[in-house]
Amino acid sequence: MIGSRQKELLKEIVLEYIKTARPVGSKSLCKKFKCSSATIRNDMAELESLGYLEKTHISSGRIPSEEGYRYYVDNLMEPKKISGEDMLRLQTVFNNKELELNDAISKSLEIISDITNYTSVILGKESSDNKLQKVEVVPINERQLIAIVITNTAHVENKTVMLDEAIPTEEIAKTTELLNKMLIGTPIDEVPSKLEFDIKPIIRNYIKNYEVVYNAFYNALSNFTSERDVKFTGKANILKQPEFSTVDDVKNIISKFESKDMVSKIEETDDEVKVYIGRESEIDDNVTIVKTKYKVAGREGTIAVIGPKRMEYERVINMLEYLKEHIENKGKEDELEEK
Amino acid sequence: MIGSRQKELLKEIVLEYIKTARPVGSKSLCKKFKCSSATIRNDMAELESLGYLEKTHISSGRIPSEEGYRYYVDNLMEPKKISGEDMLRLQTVFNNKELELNDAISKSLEIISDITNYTSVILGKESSDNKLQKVEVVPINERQLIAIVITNTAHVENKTVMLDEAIPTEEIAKTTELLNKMLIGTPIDEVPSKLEFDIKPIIRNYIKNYEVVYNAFYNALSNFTSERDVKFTGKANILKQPEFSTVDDVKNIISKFESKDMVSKIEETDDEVKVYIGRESEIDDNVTIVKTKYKVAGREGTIAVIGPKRMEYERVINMLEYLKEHIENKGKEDELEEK
DNA sequence: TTTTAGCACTCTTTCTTTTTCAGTGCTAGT
DNA sequence: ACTAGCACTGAAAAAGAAAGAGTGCTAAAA
Repeated sequence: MIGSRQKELLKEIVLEYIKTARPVGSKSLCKKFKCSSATIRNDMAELESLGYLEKTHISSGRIPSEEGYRYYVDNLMEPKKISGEDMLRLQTVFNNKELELNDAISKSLEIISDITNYTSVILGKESSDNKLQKVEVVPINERQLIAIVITNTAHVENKTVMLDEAIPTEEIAKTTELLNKMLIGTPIDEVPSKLEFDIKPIIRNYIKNYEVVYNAFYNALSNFTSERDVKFTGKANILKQPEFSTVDDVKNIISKFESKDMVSKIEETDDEVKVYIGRESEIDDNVTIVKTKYKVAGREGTIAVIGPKRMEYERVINMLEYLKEHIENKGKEDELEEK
Repeated sequence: MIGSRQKELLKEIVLEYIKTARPVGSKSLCKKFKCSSATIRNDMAELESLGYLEKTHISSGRIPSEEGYRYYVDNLMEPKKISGEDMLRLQTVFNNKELELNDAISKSLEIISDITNYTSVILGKESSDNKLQKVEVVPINERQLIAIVITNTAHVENKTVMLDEAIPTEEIAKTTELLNKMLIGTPIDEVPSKLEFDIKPIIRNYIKNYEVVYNAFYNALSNFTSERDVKFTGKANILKQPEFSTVDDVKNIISKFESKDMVSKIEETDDEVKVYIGRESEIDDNVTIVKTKYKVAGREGTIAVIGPKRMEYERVINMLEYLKEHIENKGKEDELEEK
């Protein structure tokens, strides 16, 4: 197993490598551990055989392996407390009462990108348990309507409804009334099934061409949960990290960032701040993503920071934790204020 | 002035350099011009002194200067006709009647990015001469309303209206009615002045606390013209170009692409397809941007392609021209169909 | 049993040097 | 007006040399 000096050593190496981005040699750790470089070397060899350290070539110093970072994050990191300076910068955002929640999150992530030189992401959407508050239907012409859905959280979405054939205005009005009567208070992710099982049978009874109407509204009302805001800040930041120093590395990471399935790799369902190192990230072996889910009245999503594996883990985790907490607090405050 | 063989020579050099990305030497042009390399060299020297060619070092072959490309684009390019193959690929999009106009444009630009390996951009917004068709106001609670504006082009925008103090429902209803009566048919960029000069005086008469109501609605209704869609496709593509072969070049161009004022450099107000080479682009000395404005019923914007100066000018220009034409046609078709 | 000193060895990095080569400008001759 | 010939230039690639950081291992010391 791993001894206590070895733990300390691993931690020191991770920290040093995070700071300098150069392999750590045995000599440089002598004073710290009050022993000779040979002793350190022995322990290093041990840590390497356990899979926590790696060499870049046969006679180089050591760098942490993926498992090394993992072990550091899981077992060696200091108790969590955000630094005063970082807190101060983030506070400027939350002290500004003018800012809407969404803008506050964006701004916070800009700050985080800015001070860490990593890339940050917010991925937000309406909560799927939001309730439908009202459906408005506005005719544009005989074959085209606009359906507007409003949720209890004052969120509005609209969709153009195309009718396969002209439908009399009264029938549209009747249907709209029915939709409102039956759907108000329904969580938006339950709307489709309610349409199918509760509304369809009724419409069938009193509208001639009920299929045209039903299909049009079904299409319009069932894709509402899918809208997603995505905002990246500081995509170019990661290039400042010394691990991306060759053209190929840079091109590679940029392509990954631009690729279509990037967004799908970001969503987090866990409430805790989670760390995915290297291949765990599924984005690229050379990056770490730290992320957490947030949820406030009406909105939910993921906030994340992407940086090199050699990331200031503690700092980033603390900032995200702080941010998550303040987002959720601000959400509550805003709600109170509305009352 | 520039002689006719020299024109031919300049053209050949531009074309060759576009193809290979390597400085063009005098020997390689001998067969083409049926003369010795020395003759070519003399002409090259001439073209260089006129500012159309450059050397990368004292004994290198020639590459076109910015003025060289300019001269090529303005005077030497072949008559414009899109290639059959490119046309075919773009047609697949416009033949698909299911696609909405916006999606069709996006898809087209994806195709262009894909086949050219350049970056393409669409920057769209609602036309500012769209007319307001309806205002809906939905109360959320005593102090909060949602204002929904619908234009004659079936575009919907909404904004939350915060009231500084509670206002009776009837007054809101009255105001809404008034807004609809007075504003329907007004171009959206004239809404603010109509509010100020026509509506304000009336409201004042019959609502006690008219300033609260007026201000809230003024805020809600006057920022509607500013919304802009921006979509980049293939941002990473430009990295495939050999001019971006050093880390610094790559980092530099990426930063420019990510920077805040990038979007502002893209908008084009001219109806023609325009070419901005190098510094003309204002984006980066090493890129060319080809762009044009489009306008269809209800929507307008810019489509653009960004690539290296060493760009396949003819091809890109032709594709954009073709695209612009088809966007505008499709716009008309869609309109007819609605009738 | 753990730690340390010492040493040979390995590999990267950096710097110089050399060679090759594509291409030029210029002169003089056709 | 064109071309052949040649000296010259600078980039790029290859090869070599020297420096340095760091290792593993052995044998001795604690």
